[in-house]
Amino acid sequence: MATANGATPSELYLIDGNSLAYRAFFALPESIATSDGKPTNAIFGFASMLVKILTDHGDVPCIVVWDAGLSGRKEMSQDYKAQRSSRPDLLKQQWPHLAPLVEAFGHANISVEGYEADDVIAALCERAKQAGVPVMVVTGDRDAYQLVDDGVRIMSTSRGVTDTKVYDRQGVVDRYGIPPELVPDFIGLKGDTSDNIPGVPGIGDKTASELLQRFGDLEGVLSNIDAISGPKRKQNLTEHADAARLSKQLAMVVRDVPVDIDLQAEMARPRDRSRLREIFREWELRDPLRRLEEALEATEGEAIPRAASETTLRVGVRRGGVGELGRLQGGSIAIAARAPEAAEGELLAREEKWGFGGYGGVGKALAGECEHPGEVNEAVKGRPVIAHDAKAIGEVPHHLAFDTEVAAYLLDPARRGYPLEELCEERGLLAEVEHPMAREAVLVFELAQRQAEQVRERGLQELLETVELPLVRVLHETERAGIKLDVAALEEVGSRIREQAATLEREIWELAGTEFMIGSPQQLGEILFNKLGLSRKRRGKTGFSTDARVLQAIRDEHPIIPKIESYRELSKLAQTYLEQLPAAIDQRDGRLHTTFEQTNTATGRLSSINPNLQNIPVRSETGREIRRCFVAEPGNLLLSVDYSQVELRVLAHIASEEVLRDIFRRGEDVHSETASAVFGVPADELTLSMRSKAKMVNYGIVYGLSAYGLADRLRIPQDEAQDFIDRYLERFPAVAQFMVDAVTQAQEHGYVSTLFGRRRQIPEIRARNWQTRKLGERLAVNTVIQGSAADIIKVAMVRCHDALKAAGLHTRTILQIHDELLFEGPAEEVESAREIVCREMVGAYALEPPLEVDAGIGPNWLEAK
DNA sequence: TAAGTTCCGTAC
DNA sequence: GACGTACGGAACTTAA
Repeated sequence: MATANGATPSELYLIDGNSLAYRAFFALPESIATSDGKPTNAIFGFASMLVKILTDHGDVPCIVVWDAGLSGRKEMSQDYKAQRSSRPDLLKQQWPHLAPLVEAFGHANISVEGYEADDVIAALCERAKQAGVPVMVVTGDRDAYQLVDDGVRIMSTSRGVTDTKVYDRQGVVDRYGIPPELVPDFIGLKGDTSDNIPGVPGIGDKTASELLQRFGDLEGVLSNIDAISGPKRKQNLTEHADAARLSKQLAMVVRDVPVDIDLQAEMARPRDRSRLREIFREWELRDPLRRLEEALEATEGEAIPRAASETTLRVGVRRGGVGELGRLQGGSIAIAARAPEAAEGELLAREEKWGFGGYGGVGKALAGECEHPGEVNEAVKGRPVIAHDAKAIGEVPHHLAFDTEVAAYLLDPARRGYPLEELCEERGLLAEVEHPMAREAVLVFELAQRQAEQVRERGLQELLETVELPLVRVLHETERAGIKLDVAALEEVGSRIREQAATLEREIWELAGTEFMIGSPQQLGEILFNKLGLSRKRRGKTGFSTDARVLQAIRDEHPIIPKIESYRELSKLAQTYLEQLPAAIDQRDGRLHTTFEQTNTATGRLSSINPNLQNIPVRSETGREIRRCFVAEPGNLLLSVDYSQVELRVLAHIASEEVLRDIFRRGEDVHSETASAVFGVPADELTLSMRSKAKMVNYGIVYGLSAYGLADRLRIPQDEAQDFIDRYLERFPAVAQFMVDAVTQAQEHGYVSTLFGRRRQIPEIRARNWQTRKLGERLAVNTVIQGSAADIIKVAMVRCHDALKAAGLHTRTILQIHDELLFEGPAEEVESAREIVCREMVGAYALEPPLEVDAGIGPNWLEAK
């Protein structure tokens, strides 16, 4: 794993093995067992915890410490841990398997003869402190809280096993009202049932903490019994004073344990991934195994190494009106705004106000409330603004200078999400700011400073400032514009389709001789392959596949198949589009408003949700009926402009493949020319099938071709597919070189870059698993091409937006579908708009071969295309 | 019951 | 397992 800088050691995890094993055993039901009945609840819980550490904290060094005696405590008390001496049989059976598990993880197993784990951990904490290594102690035992110190934190299992809380010094004080040093005194008073430490009857958490705060420590309490209220409590304290002292002794860790280990060596043990998988499989830990695999993937090539140290931001807060935002000290202002909570149902509670926070990096932060987010932007007009997900605030600031969500995306686009808290936590950023919105503004400000540096280091600044940030506003306006749906027309299509589907359903049931859910792959598979005995093609995890390609292959075997194919298509369209789209219409303007996700795809593309308007059908005849229902308002027209073969042009450009470039320059049909080149046939002798095969090869190249995948799609033997690929690469040798280069870059740097410098980390390329590595190679190739094409259209979107505005036109962008932009505007200006848009899209980047676009105009999306 | 997984299909 | 990027519906499975 990469580390921030070699000098700062990462946190050392010290795990109390006994505590964790017991905790797991008792917290989890005995029903957790292998299929042949061996109990695994302790193993399950133990493994889950180790996986959780890997998932949440990455590849940190761990040492698991085990009891090997009682550190002389039995001499003090016969009862101490008495209940634990008889380890339950079911736990005993699992015990021997824990240490090997730890070992496979690459963690050390440590014990010191005669001593309890707690004490060994205390000694190791001392050692780590001296070495300047921060420590996280993982345990369920409460007496370990006394170990907390600067540089030592406790991860405490609470309800379950993997349900944990982390305590630092302040955390202990907050939780128990006493500092870590007083934990033994605290337990002395209160007792600890799990270790059979008696304490003083009638004294629990509350009283113990209160007394210690008043009198300093246990002796202070015992010598001031007279000053304590309540006769019963006085009596108990007097009678159990010695028990309390003994309890304190029992609870106090022994810090001078002779620990003779090489800490550095124990921290750097190798993980045995295959052994690990073997163990997880042996004990049938299915779910933990899945999480393990995910964690193992994620720990390789991590983009932002976790911070080794923490920074606590303490900033004062001033309450004030929104107008004061603009007068905050500093240059840029970080803002945060929260919409009023939606009340029951859909209507917003009208009396609720928006909360806002602001911070300029110096002085106090500002917090207050306002009626509308627009007021926040108005107040900071003229100042550079920093926000986290500015598009979601409601209005985009006039001068958006930085967006921490977008920046985080550029730094690591392959992540699942970018919650502010998580991003800050990774960098060790904590904030003690009393108002939640002010706190958010402070975090945003400080996070932005740190991200900005990395953005510059990685050469992402221009991409951020000239593409992604201007795009925020464009997307916001595009979303707000929305698109009109002809509901009446859609209803008509819908009722026709539903009717057809119902008829097909009856016929299918008739042919099958039984009624079943055609939409269920399981039930359908049962009918087709068992009842009707049709050919089984591919099989998946749960059964034989019934997907469209399988059905097509067995189409002639039974008259039921074509009907199922039609039914599938119709029901898909009905439920995904015909039912969902009308329901998504905004009642205020009668239009569909999608949300474009700008930080969601690993390659740099946008995605579209609620509803997804980037997968509206177009290929099938019925699908086109649906597309026809996307219309322009009366008096307006739709303008659709899409890039022609943008990805293959990008390939030709990046690979400097002259043969391919030439095909485009000459304006030839790229698939036909490819077919001609690969099959060695003159253009006039080409068959349609040859062209379509070449087309698949072309797409295959873009997607990171493999012989297997191509064979699958072309339905030819794998060696024939390999022949195709070989011939293709012979004819386009620069493409072959490009693929090698992309893979090499990924291997050497851990990431690939697009035309505009966008980066994607590819940890898969360094995986031990061959298949994963191969996937990494395909990702490397595909990301460069798909990502560069995404860069280009993003630039085009900003240019079109600006140019249309500059020309004073009313035509607006209403959709982006990866290589297509859809606009709507007054019919009388559509020709000017087309000219502008075509010019701006072609001019977005000086590609060689040049970019080309196709434009269409019409009253609906189908006719505009 | 709720949440997660799998299968499938739509787009580029 | 099996050529990339997405979103989402339905059926089905699992669950500390």
